[in-house]
Amino acid sequence: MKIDPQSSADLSAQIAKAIRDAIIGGEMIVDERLPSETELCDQFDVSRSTVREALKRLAAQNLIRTQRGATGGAFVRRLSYDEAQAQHVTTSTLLLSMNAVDFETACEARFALERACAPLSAERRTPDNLATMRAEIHRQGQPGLSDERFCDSDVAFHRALVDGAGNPVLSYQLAGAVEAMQPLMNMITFTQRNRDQIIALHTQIADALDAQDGAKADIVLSQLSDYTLTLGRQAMEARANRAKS
Amino acid sequence: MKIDPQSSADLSAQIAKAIRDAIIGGEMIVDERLPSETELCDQFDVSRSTVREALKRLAAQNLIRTQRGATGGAFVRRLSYDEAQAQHVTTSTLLLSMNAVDFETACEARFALERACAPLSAERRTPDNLATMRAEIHRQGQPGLSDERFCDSDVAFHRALVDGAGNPVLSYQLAGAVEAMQPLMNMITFTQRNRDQIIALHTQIADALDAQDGAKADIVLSQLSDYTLTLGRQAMEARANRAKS
DNA sequence: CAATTTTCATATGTCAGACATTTAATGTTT
DNA sequence: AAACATTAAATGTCTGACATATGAAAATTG
Repeated sequence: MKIDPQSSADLSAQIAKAIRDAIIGGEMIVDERLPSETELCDQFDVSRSTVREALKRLAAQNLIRTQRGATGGAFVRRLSYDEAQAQHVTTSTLLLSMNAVDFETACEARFALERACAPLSAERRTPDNLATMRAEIHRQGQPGLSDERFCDSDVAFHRALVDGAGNPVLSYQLAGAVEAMQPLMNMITFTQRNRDQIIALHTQIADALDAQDGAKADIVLSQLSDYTLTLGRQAMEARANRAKS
Repeated sequence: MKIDPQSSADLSAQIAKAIRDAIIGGEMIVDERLPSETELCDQFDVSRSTVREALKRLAAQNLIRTQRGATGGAFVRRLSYDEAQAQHVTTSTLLLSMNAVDFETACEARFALERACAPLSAERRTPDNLATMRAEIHRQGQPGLSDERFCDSDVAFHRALVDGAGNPVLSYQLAGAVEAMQPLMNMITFTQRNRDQIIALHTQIADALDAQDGAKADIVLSQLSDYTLTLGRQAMEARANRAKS
């Protein structure tokens, strides 16, 4: 691990990169201890502040964890599915909001991805997955549910659908994509009529998965996609009109 | 933005979280300047080192950029598709390697996602996308191509397929997933026979997209998925045998 | 001897102050 | 008006100090 003192980049960034590359490249294994801050100072010939800034960068990326005390130090951290997903959600959410991604693009991406796991889910969904879906459908029908809670439940429903595929990698990728859509979905006002329609489609999806009918699930998902798109367009129009006046 | 001095968490982590929440919550817009380090010291009542460690954490997440000099400071950064994707690739790659995800799971996830955009790509692919695919197919047939280069080209081919859907959000999500698979794919040794088979399937996919036949593309992708899975299994077996002896 | 308590060494966490460097705006000279 | 010099404000880096947490070894005690 070496750094280039000539480079214009910050020393702490260079050091972070050097250590990150070592971790990603497999030179350091999970739970292995990094040299202490003082040792890193000597190794890179910089001050402790600089080393610490580098370590904080790595900590921010969940690459290391630190422990105080006698046997403490910085340790290579095992990235869990949950953490990875949380990171993915944060990144995707920011990407969508900062780049003014329109509803249609995001919606299309979301349902395209979701349909990808419909056949797998039809094949492998557990009774647990189905129970979750039914429970969320029931929740969606409760009177007095706020739009935001309705969206939460919607996400939970789709989460169960995705988890049904029994592939943790797929779940991680898709859950990130679906959750990142939430801020956009939350701009929609769901009337009772809208909700009834969505609940009906959700029920059809659950039924199809129950019957292990992947093709049917795919068709209904496609209908749900179209319907969501319509609602989104209306919400955007309403928003545009309000902005004018 | 406030922090809790009673909390056991590091001050720099708390400060980073406070600022991060402000950015994600839309309280700060892109290119807005954060208070200077000295001002943040006063605001949170901590030393400059602590503030700097917090800022480095945010910089590591691509949430801010810093500029030196008179009109310098820390600015909220616009997250680009490329950066978001790079982050996604890093996270996914680490997740796969650190959790010993097996080839079959990763492969299944990859092709499931890829098939999701086949119909869209068949509909919208540009001549450019097709040209890229043909070029990569040609490259894959070159004699003396190393296994690693062959994988690179494979990724580039699939990247073109995904980009053909004309949905940047979809491209971002999928490219991350596909690229993260590369270390696993690189464990496979591609014989000439294997390559010929893959090239044939790639050609069929390109032809199908050219003809805007989404269903056909989907079928061939499914065959490619099966074939890749077989190759992966063989590679894993060979590896296991080597380990035994 | 065993259990408990104390001490201690070693880490990271935080602070304070100094100097270096970069950069744009301002002032000065030609 | 253009070129140059000055300056102020900001981040980047270094040094040294102290605070705090924590495990291990040493001392004490029943």
